[in-house]
Amino acid sequence: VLARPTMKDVAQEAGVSAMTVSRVVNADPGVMPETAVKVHRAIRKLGYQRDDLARQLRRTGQLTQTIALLLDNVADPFMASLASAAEDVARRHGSVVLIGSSRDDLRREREVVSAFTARRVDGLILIPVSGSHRFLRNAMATGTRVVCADRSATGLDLDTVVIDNRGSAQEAMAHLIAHGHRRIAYLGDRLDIWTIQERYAGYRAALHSAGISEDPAIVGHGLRLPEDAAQALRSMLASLDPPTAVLASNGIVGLGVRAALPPQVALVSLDDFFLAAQLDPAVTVVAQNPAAMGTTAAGLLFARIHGDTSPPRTVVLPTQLIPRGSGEVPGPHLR
Amino acid sequence: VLARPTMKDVAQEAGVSAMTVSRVVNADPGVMPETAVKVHRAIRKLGYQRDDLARQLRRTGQLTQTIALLLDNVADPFMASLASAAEDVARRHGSVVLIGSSRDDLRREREVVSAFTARRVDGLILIPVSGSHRFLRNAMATGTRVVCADRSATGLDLDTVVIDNRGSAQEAMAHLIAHGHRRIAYLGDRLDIWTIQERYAGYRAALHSAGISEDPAIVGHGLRLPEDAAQALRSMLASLDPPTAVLASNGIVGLGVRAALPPQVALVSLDDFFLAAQLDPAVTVVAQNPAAMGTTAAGLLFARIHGDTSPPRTVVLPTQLIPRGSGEVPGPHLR
DNA sequence: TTGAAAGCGCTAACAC
DNA sequence: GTGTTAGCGCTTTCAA
Repeated sequence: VLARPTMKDVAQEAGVSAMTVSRVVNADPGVMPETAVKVHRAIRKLGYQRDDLARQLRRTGQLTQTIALLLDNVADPFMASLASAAEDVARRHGSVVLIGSSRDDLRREREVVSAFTARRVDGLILIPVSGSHRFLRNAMATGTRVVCADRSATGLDLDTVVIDNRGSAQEAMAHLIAHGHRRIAYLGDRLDIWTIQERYAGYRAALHSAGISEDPAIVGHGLRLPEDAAQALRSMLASLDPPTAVLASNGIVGLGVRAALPPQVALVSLDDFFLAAQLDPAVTVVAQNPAAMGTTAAGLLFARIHGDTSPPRTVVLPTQLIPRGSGEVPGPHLR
Repeated sequence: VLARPTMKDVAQEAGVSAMTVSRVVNADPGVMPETAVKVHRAIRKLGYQRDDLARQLRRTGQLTQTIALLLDNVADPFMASLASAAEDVARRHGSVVLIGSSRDDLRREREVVSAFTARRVDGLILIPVSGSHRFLRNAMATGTRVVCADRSATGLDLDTVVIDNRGSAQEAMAHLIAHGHRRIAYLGDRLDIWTIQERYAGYRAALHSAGISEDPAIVGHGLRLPEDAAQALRSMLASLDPPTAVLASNGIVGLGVRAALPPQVALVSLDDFFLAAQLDPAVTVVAQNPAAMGTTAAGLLFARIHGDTSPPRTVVLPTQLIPRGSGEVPGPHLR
């Protein structure tokens, strides 16, 4: 393994100064064509490539052309779509992307953010885990822009891109109620996740505005796996007063519920998931658009990076109820 | 936005030299506890964070603790799992991960690789697109380690982690033949993708060794979407001599084939996909393990980074045939 | 135990 | 057009 050639090496090889090499490498005007040719020849001969680390160090106050993306979990298809869309935007802005997973752990999130800011990233797109994000203030004070996606961060007023989680739950509930259901179960993921809190709040609000009283017997929280959700549904169905419809807080839960779903029970799942349309019964969902979320978040971030100093905004992206069958099973109160 | 405080600022605030601050920041031994306390106080007061760019510049020949991951497409669930596993390994080695998508475009791949090596990444995990990868030689000569995953690169002898694509196709074919099929269609993705070439070769080899002659009428290539695959199957089924079984080159094709699959026709799909087990009929697949591939590739990479100079290896990961119903439909030749 | 000087590879600012 | 000088923020080396 040889040492990386430097501008000095190229300069010597080409018989010019390092400054001239710099000009050629950066395509600055005002270099004689013949000189440029000599330099290019030397560059090719030595296999020279500019060291962007050194460049970024010298050009203080300028951008490093690097943004960071801190997701819950890179392997999650929703997050992966978001990341892919954000990467496309970054590429269009000539930036590369550092990626990391917080795995829903605030300490890990903090550590990874720290590793990113130590490298002077221009900006950060964050799917914040629950807990205070005050620790971002230092980074932001010295110029790192931060945009939250999917969830909002507590303890800090930040640009945020979300969907109307509460409203989408209410829309799903209105759909079930319109199809004649009044005894509607809620099955959901961990309630410490912000989006889940909002969705559960939407469930309750919908019950309230329909004059239906809440029954804890048909509410289940903390379901992390499809099997958990299936089991929770089965025990509710075995009770004396079983639900006639189910609202699932997200795709994982919806999937589990579907596996244990009798044909006469209706289901609407929040979040779309791969193949939901191909299952039998096909699952009615309130879908969101992860790619749009990534594009929007990255757009906001680069606007900030390029000098936008307006007050922090929250962008709420639309969702779409997609009737596919499972949500249209008629209930006992269908008029 | 304030300027980022430097070691000098901290030194002045604490009344010591920059060198002492450096020692404290890096937890070097041989600093008086009281001095360290003073420095820590100043660090907290100013919100100082070490600039790793400057650090990496000074410590030439040392690692930048950054690796890069260049995938086909970050949004692809297979790639996302691989990336997530690789990121976990990187994290355990104290490294951060730069990520990029090549979108099956050699020029884009080259550009992104270049942006990565300009930042002096220690290593690169690459899902190579088709075409020559000679351009990596420069980077490798100056110390950037490269490991290929999923596909092998042409024009360069590199560490590679793959599955036995040809063998897995042969295993799938043997399964169909054992269930009494002899007229077996092949439906596949673009043949310029290395894994697809291998799988198709496995299809042909299996036919050959079973003494079955190939029929171009029941072979389809270039299917990129489930709908394409469904359409291709439909026209084959409408012919005078339709297939009794189908081998699908990958999950996307398998999914499309399944949607158009009559109950008496068998299907084995290469690659597992989300919910393949929940469909009706459930899809028999030859599954691979993307997380294992990511872990293995990252393991190889860090071994190289930490000085392994043995000749390049190719690691072949095992696959698993999972019978789920669609592949066990009996054919006309069942004894 | 602490500090001063030098330099990593590059570019801003100025001189020629 | 091209070169010289200085310095980005840090760490290596050596001296005190």
